[in-house]
Amino acid sequence: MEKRIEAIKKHLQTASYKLTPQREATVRVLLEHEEDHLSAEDVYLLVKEKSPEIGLATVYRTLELLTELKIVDKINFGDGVSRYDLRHEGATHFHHHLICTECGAVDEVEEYLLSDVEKAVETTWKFQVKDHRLTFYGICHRCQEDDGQK
Amino acid sequence: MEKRIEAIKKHLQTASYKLTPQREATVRVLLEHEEDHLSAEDVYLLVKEKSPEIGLATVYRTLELLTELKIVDKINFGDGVSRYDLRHEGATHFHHHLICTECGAVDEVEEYLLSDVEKAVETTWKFQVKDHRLTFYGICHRCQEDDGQK
DNA sequence: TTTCGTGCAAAACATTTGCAAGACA
DNA sequence: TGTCTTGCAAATGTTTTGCACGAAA
Repeated sequence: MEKRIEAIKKHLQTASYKLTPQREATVRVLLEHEEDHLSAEDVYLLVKEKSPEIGLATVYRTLELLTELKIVDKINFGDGVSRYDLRHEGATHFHHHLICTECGAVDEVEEYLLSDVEKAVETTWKFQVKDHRLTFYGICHRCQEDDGQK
Repeated sequence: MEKRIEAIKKHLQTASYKLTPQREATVRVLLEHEEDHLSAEDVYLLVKEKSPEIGLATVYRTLELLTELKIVDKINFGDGVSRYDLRHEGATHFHHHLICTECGAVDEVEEYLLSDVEKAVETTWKFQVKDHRLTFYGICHRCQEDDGQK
């Protein structure tokens, strides 16, 4: 964890930003909740537990900054809120999500699945792909098991 | 076009809703701008041109209704606005988007590209896929040509 | 000193809701 | 009549901004 904080600190400094205590607290919350797809409000409340003096606006500004630097990805699942996901280390592409329409669970899929599709897009539409987002909607394995028991 | 209006009318009636003049005006705007990914506000302004007495709330309510009935898809490109896309006739899956990060153009890709990926998700994660959304970010063929000329 | 970052409150936006009035079976 | 549907205005909820103060180089 400290290692990743260090890496992010360097990343910020390279872009001439400082890793202030508020920013560090925000990053720590993101690291501690990597799987959780937190909203800005969520992050704010969690940061407040350890640094009660922080303001919501600062959290927003920090998340915006981290998004700009591609340290986090800002995502949107269709409820009215933006969520923030730490980029997995070294990942060049955004990871994928499996959203269960029964229980609302959001699982992550890190595997790179789209190379063939990307090639098709590049040749057929002459579109030079830099990044992508892929989300599947359906029923997760847990709900399938639950349904079976009914 | 009248045919599609008729089909939508039947679809509404099956679910015991009426195709009121306001709803029809809204649907017509969506049909006339199928490629455009309009926001609620955009739709409102366009409907107003022909039916000035309509209210913004009605447009929102109509779009919500159409989304519920899967006549349109509510999508989100990360700016703070929801956009609404008519489902292509008979399409079982949402179509894909190519977003150009230079000029902001959003092109649509109707082809079904993901069957292999879907199979992988279903077997590996035991996730029963119902629908998906796929968006590519990159540089469109127009901007690539422009860049070449510089 | 000068720049950058912060907290707070106010503002800006998109979207939703309450409600009284209208349309229509 | 009774049920939907509408327009308006007000309310809501998220995100952004203005500004004066504080911290750090």
